[in-house]
Amino acid sequence: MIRILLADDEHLIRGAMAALLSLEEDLEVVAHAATGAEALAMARSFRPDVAVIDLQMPDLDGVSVAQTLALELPSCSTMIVTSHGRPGHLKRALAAGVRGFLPKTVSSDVLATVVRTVHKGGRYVDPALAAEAISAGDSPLTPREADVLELALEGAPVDEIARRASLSPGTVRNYLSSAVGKTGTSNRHEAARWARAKGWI
Amino acid sequence: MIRILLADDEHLIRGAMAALLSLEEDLEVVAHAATGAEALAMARSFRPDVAVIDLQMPDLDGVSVAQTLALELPSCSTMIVTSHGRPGHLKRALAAGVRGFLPKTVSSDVLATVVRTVHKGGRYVDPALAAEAISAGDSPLTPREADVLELALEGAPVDEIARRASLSPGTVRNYLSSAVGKTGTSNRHEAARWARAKGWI
DNA sequence: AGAAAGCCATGACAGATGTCATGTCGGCTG
DNA sequence: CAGCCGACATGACATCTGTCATGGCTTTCT
Repeated sequence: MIRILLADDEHLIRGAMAALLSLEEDLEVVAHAATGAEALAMARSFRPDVAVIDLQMPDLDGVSVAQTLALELPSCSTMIVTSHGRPGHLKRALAAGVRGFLPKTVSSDVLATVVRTVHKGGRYVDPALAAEAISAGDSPLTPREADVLELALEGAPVDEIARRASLSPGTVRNYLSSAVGKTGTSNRHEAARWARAKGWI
Repeated sequence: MIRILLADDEHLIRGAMAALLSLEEDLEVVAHAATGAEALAMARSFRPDVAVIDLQMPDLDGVSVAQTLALELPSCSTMIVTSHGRPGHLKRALAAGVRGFLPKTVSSDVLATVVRTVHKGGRYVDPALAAEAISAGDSPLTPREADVLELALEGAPVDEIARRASLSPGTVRNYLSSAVGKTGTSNRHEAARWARAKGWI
């Protein structure tokens, strides 16, 4: 019997996935969590065999949870399930020791299969996502450029970005300009949207 | 036996919700759809009692589907399930004849209950969402302002917005300016984000 | 040690943007 | 009918942005 921890902030989805997994003879959902912190707490007390974690959650994101889990509970294999599969996320997830990475668009029996695969020590990454990640390559952005772009994402004016990043406005404009150049976009907002689509910020 | 049509672009979620609903004695999922168009086609051939539809789908959104369904298949009650419950969406949905509106954060047994409620001719709107919708009030944006803001959402420069909206650049700037004023934000990008958060564009 | 690359900053300039005053036109309403 | 409002437009102005040149400072690799 494979013991599973389910973490997803959407209660309905979590319940539905639990129902789905429970239909399988050899799978058992032993713990639920609605946030990253809760997932960690649950994992510590229930010590599941496999953790199925949603990428986007209110507090910690799935990758951070996976990272901690890999250190604290090496016996537990982690897999990520997400609605928005971006190349950058996949890379970060694999670097964090995640064994499975699935978009929520996969058919429902794949989930059970992958749970078994990662439990046996295998890995599984959605082929479409893997292809995307490979073709997307690495982020061309320097860390600072990424920081600044992230702040620009909310539409803040340069001065505010400068304050929040503790930089001078001129420097911020330089970073934005260089990010715009690297992304081949025509203004910072497009650049920011582009970077988010790739999962780089 | 209540016959249900399930529409959600995320295969996994759809399967999971189907598993969940099938646990109930009196519910039966008779059709699946991954897109809005598919949902309509399925509804026409299977004539379900209740349609459970995700708000965001690749082609038509849930509200459009509900609208068509209400005209073509009055015997079928429609309910919307969504990850991002914005006040504006709720209003549009109710105007389209939707009988139930739930965020995916509700607990899983609520879903079955609401399916039964709308099937009996009742209505159910998530209380938290309803409160938000009431407090948010109506959109202060004129139709044109909303159009222009929608185009601004992608970070396009004024000239492009003007071309796409068949307006003069000056007029576009006026609309954006007035939208910024109405929303109490400090630039068009914040205004656009704000309008989207409210579900007004 | 020297080169390369990232990080931070300044200043200048053109072009884009936000704001305001002002005006036309058509539809709705009292 | 007169008045109001929304849609559309123009021109002018101040400010914000994007770009470029330039320079200093630190870290890393060779």
